[in-house]
Amino acid sequence: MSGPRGETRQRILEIAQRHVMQRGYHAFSYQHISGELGVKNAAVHYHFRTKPELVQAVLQQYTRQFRAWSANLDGQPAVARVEAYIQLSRDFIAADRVCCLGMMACEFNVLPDEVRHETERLQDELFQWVAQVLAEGRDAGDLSFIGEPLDQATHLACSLLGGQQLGRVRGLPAFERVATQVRRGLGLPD
Amino acid sequence: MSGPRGETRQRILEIAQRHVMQRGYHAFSYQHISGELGVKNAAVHYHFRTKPELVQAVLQQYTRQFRAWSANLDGQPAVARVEAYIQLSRDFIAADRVCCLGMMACEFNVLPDEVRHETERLQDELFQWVAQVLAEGRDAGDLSFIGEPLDQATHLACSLLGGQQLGRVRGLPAFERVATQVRRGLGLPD
DNA sequence: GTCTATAGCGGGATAGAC
DNA sequence: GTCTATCCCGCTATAGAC
Repeated sequence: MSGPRGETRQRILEIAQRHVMQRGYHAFSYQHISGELGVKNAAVHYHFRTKPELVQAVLQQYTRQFRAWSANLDGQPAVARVEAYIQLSRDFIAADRVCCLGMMACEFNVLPDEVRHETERLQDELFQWVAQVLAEGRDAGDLSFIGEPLDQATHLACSLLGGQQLGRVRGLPAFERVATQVRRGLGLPD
Repeated sequence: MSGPRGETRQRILEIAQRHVMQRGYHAFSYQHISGELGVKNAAVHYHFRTKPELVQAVLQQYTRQFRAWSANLDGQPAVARVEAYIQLSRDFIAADRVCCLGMMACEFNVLPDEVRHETERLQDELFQWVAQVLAEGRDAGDLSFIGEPLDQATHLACSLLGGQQLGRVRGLPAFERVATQVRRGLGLPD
């Protein structure tokens, strides 16, 4: 049953992350995880003593994934990076998920402190990245928009965040309305 | 202890609505309500037999409030109605709330059917209203934006929805970035 | 319409054997 | 590292007295 060192821990993190994105903090349980993993409750608690600790680790992993994802886009033109960012939301909707940031932001009032702090860090990092991309795109003449890059980045990120949630209620076509307007707002061709 | 007929029922609805907006479906309980109301658990169940039923009633009430709110703006110019709509998000953030639609959209996957259907209706009604306002504003020459009114309305609503949630994490100033960009996107002066 | 009392479940978490 | 067994809590919901 046991593979390489730390493998179970890793599988727990992956399952937990999916549940955080699909169900949110309060609507998933250790039972969900242990059930899928084919182990007992206590085994999960062995790897992550408490739920706040587990979700904190999920968010840290998510932040690392985001870094890897964005690093993969380094060197690509701003337009391509923006398109990739929009595509990410599409992928989440298709997988019945909401990005961790959106889910945690919504539940922010009822989250444990560790999780709140991790959420703040994630948000700052994500928004900085978007602002950076927008600034580069404008400097290169590939993107055009009104206002400061950070303002526009905040707007863009919130639109997609809201669009993902809308997409849960009314499906991908509803999200595409948002995506189209977002792209137009950056001077991208239809 | 008992006032006019239906008063307790009404107070339950108000408390429940606040908790839905502040905590979401899964993070509030009948105890929260009965505690604040100064009654016992069972008294709340007398008025609303099940939780899905209660939250469905909350959303129906919320939809009625929205209708009254928008009816109050009838006859006003589109610009004023847009500003009022933006102000609504500000008020929610200040009150530590997220609009019911945003909260339910986020939890959509883990909501009972009645609540899901009520959420869909609310969303359609809200978006139709925004689209109507934008169309009128453009026809009157007071608003300018790219694309169809419904597309732009969807974008606008999602931006504010996401902005509210961002506002929970990073406060009102962060939301104002979104509000500013939204207004610019409609051709409104800073 | 509200109470007491309680059923019954699922949740997070721990102790101690293996 | 996983198991069994268990604790204790909070939750939704109901029965029946007042």
